[in-house]
Amino acid sequence: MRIFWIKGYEATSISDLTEVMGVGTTSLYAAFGSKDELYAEALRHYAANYENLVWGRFREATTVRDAVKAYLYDSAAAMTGSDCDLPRGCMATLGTVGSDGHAELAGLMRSTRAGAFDVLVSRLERAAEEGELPPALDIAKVGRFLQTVQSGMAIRARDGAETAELQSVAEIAMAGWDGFVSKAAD
Amino acid sequence: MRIFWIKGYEATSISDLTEVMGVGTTSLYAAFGSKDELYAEALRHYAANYENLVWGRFREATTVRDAVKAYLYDSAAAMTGSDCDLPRGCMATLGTVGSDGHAELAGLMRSTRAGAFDVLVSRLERAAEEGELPPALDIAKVGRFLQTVQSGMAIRARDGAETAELQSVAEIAMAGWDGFVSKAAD
DNA sequence: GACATTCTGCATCGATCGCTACATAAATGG
DNA sequence: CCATTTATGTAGCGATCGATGCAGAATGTC
Repeated sequence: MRIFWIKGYEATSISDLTEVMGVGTTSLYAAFGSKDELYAEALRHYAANYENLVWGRFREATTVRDAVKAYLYDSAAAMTGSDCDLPRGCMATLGTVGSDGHAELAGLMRSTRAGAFDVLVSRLERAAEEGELPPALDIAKVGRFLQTVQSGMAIRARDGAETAELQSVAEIAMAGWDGFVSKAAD
Repeated sequence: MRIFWIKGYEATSISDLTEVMGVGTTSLYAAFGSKDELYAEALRHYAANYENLVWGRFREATTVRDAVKAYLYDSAAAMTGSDCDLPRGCMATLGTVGSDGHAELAGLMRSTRAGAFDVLVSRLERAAEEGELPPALDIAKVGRFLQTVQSGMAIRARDGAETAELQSVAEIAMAGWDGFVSKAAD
């Protein structure tokens, strides 16, 4: 999975995979069927295993602001491998799959990314219903903003950005949150 | 160039290029030497021709806030092809080149991205010197934040985001700018 | 018109791509 | 202990990759 994460779909060859997995091509194809399915499986494994790094504190947070802050700060940490020795960036965000003959894979990745947005939005909606956020606040806008900042973090992480830098980004993004929320409360 | 822009380096084959350029492989290699050099030329052409779409109003703006705002809003517009029928996203930001045997290309792209950051920072520094920004403001942090938001826009644009969505992102990012700047002014 | 030079279309190079047939090794069941 | 099934390593499939050699067309010069 890590090699897909690092090199991406197109740039990773079956030879790379068999070498790093320590199995022959026969076993690989018996287990997964095709390169596409293997990538899909790797993506699912990625989402299942590292989801908690980004969303753990988000879910446990009591206030929506703490949740959003945790989302941004923990994304900054996870993407720069400060938790453990993980590859840089986010596999779901950066893993660009040429949509030529791989429409199915491209759709899977798109829906994976969309899932993160949905999680954000449903938390924001809950906060709005509970009166924690002003009713006038445009939830979708805020959700897209957060998603966009996090996506940008992934690119910066791939370019070698350190945790501190991305956390500074999160800090300013939270200033944007505060400003936008308080403006909607007027 | 557009095909490199859309499909990326790895996913674009020489056949694709000759077909869309209407020339044979011989002419292509006589003119550019290799796929790497052709991509580098395409990237330079991209930077030279579309630089103005993003940085035009930025340069002409009188206040630093207007410049930053123009940078974000015009990026949002350019990346969603609202100016003309350009491909989605930013070629320099999204064009991921597998750094296996293409270290030179990867470096070129990295420095292209770094150039945008430098432009931002130098404008911010000028504003700080002229007293338009508080001396306590961490210029690099702000520059990284703006770069990160714009990079995130590129990913959202590739995923089909419309101009209005990205401009909403820019709006909240500007709230972040205002909040962070006014905090540093205390 | 004859010649030299540049350019281009076609065929093809070796390498590698994703993938599979086949033979052998390991495991399982009686 | 043998027969049958399952798993793996090897060799190689057709296709395509980036890149070239070569011969003929186009162009320029006198």
